[in-house]
Amino acid sequence: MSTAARPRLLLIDGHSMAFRAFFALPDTMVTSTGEVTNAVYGFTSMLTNLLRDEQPTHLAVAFDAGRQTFRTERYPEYKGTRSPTPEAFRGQVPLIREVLAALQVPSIDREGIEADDILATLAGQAEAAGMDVLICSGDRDSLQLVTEHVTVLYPIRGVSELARMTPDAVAAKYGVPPERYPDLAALVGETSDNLPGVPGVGPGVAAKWINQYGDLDALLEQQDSVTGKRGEALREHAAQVRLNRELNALLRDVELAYAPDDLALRGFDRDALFRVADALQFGPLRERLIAVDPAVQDEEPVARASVSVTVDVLGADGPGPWLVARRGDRLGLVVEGRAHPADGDAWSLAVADPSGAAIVVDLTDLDPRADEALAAWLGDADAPKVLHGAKAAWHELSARGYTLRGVVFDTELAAYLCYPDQRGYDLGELVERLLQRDLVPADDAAQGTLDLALDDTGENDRSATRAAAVTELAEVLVGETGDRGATGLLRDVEIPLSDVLARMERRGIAADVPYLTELEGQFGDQVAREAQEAYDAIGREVNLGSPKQLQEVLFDQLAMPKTKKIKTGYTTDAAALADLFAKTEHPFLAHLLAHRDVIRLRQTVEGLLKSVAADGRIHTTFQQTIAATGRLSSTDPNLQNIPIRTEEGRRIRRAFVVGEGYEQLLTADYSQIEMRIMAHLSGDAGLVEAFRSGEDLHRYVGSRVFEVDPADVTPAMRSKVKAMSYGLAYGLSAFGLSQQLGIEVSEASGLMQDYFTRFGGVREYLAGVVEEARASGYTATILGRRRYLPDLTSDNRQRREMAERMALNAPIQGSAADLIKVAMLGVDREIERRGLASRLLLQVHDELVLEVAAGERDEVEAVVREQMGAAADLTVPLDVSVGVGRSWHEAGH
DNA sequence: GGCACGACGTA
DNA sequence: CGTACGTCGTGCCA
Repeated sequence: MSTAARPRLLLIDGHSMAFRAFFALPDTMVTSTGEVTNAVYGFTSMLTNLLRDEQPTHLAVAFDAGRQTFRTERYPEYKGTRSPTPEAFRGQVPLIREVLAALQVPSIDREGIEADDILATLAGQAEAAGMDVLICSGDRDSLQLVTEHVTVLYPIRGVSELARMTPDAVAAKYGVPPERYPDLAALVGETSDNLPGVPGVGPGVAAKWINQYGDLDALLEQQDSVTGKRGEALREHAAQVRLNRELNALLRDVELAYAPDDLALRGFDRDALFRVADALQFGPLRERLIAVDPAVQDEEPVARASVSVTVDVLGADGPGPWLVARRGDRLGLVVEGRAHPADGDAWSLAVADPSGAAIVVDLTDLDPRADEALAAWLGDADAPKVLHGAKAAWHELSARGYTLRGVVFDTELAAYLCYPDQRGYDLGELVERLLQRDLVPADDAAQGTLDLALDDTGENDRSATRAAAVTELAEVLVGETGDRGATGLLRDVEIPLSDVLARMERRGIAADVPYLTELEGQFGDQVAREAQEAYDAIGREVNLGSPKQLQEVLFDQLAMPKTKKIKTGYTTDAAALADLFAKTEHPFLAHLLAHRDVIRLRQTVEGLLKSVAADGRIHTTFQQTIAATGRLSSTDPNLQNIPIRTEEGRRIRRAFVVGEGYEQLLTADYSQIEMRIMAHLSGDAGLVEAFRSGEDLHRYVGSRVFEVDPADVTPAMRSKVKAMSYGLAYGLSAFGLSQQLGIEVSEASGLMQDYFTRFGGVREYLAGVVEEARASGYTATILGRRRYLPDLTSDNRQRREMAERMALNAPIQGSAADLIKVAMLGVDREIERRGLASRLLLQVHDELVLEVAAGERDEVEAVVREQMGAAADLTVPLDVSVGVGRSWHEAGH
C-alpha cells in the first residue's frame, strides 16, 4: 500500500503564457474564417503537455483584469513602456477562456488585480493546505513564490520548453534564494515593467550585495558603507529601489471566489470541447487533449492482458479439415522462416481464426495429403488471409514451393498508411499500442490445450499467438485505415503492389560478373594511385577515409582556411574541398577528391559483387513501409542509387544486363513528373500551358521569367530556372538557391520574385498546402495518402520550418509515388492479361526497368507507355520516355 | 557488436 | 538556410 500522493495544484498565468505563444507561433495560423488562432493554439498545446507531464490534480488559470491596479496608482509609469497589445492577440483571450470552460478549468480574475497576485495568493493557501504547487508564468516576479513545495515553470523559448525553477535552480541562476529574488530585481530593475534599476548594477553585483548584507533592507540601511561609483549610484537611486521593491512584491491575500480545494480537475466537457476545438480547427490537438482528459486518467489502469489463443491439435488428416471448416473466414497467417528474395525458407506457419483458435503446421515434415491441403488453401485467391508483411511471407512460402494468394489485409501496410512517419511496424509494438495487449503466449498453466502433442520449444505457441494477434489487430486497423480515408489505397494499391514487388524481387536483375570483377580491379588500381599521389603531396600517409585525420592535414598541417562548421569540427565534404582547391590549388585536394570518387565506385562494385545470388542475378528488397511520403526504398543492395551522373559511374550500369532467355532491357521513365504534378495541383495557368505546349519546360519557364524569346534563353538562364523549379518542391530558400547556383542571395531572391510574378498560382498553391496542413494536421496526395505533420504548429522555429518544407514536398513526392505504383499495377496486369513473357524488374522512383522477351519489344513498350501515361488523369499530359538495350546503361536515355 | 557521425550515391 | 532514401568507413563505446 502506498500513501496517498500529495495533491498537485497547477496555476497558470493566462496572459503571460498566451502572449508567449502568440509570439512563438506564426500569426498566419488562422481558421478558414480568418480568425487568428496562434495564441489559443499554443496555449492549449502547452496546457496539454503540462497535463500529460505534470499530472496535476488541481488546476486554475488566472488573468489580468482592469487597467488600474495598486501598482499603477502608486506609480503611474508602471508598465508604461509597453506597446499596445496587438489586436490579433486581444481577440484570442476570450477564445482561451472558452477552451478552459470546455475543459472545466476555472479562469480566475478580479478587477484591479494582476494575474500574478492571484497566483501568489492561491499558491500560499495551497501550500499551507499541504499541496504541491506548480506555477507556470512568464513573469520573473513569480520566482519569489518558489519554496520547497512551490515550483515555477518558466518559459525558456516559446511555450514548449519550460525551466523548472526550484529553490536550488533559482539560487544557481541568480545567486540568491527565491525569497530574496525581488530584492535583486529591485536593484537591477525590470525594463518590461518600466522600473529602472541602479545604473551599473547588474544581477551579479546585486546578488553580491544582498548576500553580504543579508537583504535589501539591511543594504539600504547601511548604504553609506558601500564604496565607489556603485555606492554613489545606489544612494542616488535608493528611493526608486524602495519603490521597485514595493511594486514587485506580489499580493498574497487577495480575496478570491475560489479556494485551492475548489480547483480539483473534474474532467473535460466533451461536447463543449468538440465544439470549440472544431470551431478553432485544432486538428490533431483535439486528440492530444482528449488523451489527457483527467476523467479518463483517473480510471484504474487494467492489468494488461496477453493476446490469447487456443492451439488446436491437428489430426492425421493435417490442416485440411480445420481450414475447410473455416472457409470464407478471414484467417490470420504467420509464417516462420527466412524472408529473402533469393534464398528464403519457411519452416512452420500458424493460422488463427477470429475466435482465437489456431493451428500450427510444421512445414519441414509434412505428409503429402497435408501438404496438398495447405498448398490449396495458401494458393486460393478466394480464401481470405490477413498477414503482417505479406511480401516477406510470400518469399518464405515461395521457397517451399507454395503460392500465396487471397491476401485481403496486411496489418503492416495498414499501419504504414495510418502512421507513415513511424520508424518500424513491429507486430508486438502495434499490439501493445492498438490493442493494449502483450504479445507473449499465455502461461502454460492457464492454457491446457497448448502443451499437448506439439514440440515444446514454445516456438509454436509464439507463432499461434502472433497469428491470433494479426487477426485481432486487423480488426482495429480496418477502422483506423477507414478513419484516415486509406481503405482504397490499401486495398487497391499497396496490397496488390506487394505481390508485384515480391515477384520483382524474386526475379532479380542479371549481373555481368566478369565485367564487374574487371571494374573492381580497375577502380582498385585507381584508388591506390590516387592515394599514393595524395600522400606524396603532403609527405605522409593518412587515412583518406577519416574526416578526423583529414581535418588535421587540411587545417593544422596545411593551415588552409576553415570550412563550414560541423559537429566534429570543419567539414571536408566535396563542395568544401572543391572550394579549398579553387583557393589554394593544393594538389592534395585534387587527389583526395579523385580518391573519394573512385573508392566509392569500388565500394559500390564490391557490394554488388557480394550480392550476386546463385542464379547470377541481383535481388534487391523493396521496402514498402519506410518512406513517409509513400515512395519505395531499396535495400540489400540498394539498386535505386546506382551512379548515373558521371561517365565513370555509368560504367557500373553496364554491369546490369539482360538475362538468359530474354532479349533486352527496357527502361521507361516519367519526364519531370514532380513538376507536372505541381502544375496539376496548383492549376497555375502558365505552368500548365508550359507542359501542354510541348516546349522544353525550363526553356519555357526561363523565357517567362527573364522576359525573352524561348529561343533566346541562354544555358545559364535555363539552369537557373531549372534549379529554381526543382527547389520549389523542397521549400528552397533564397539562401539555398544562391548557394546552389553560386550567386548572391539578392539575385536568388530576385529570381524567386520574378518566378512567382509569372507563376503566381504556384506560390498560392504552396502557401495553401502549408496552411491547410496546419489546420487539418496532415497533407494528402492525389490518391489520398496522408502524412501527419504535428510540428507545423510547434513553437520551435526550426522544427516548424522543417515541417513546413515536408508539407510542401510530401504531396508532390507522394503523388508521384502514387502514380508510379498505379502504373506498375497496370503494367503487371496488362502483361499478364496479354500472356507476355516480359517482366518488371526494378522501380527507381520515376523509372521502371523491364526485361523484354524475344519479339515482345514493341508490345511491351506500348503497354508501358499506355499504363504509365494513364496512371492518373491530370490537367497536364504525363510524358514517358522509353529506351532499350542489352544493359541498363544502353537502355538509359 | 552497436552507435553516431560524415560523406555521398539516387530521384 | 532543400525533400526522400541506403550504405560505407571511422571512431568510440561497451
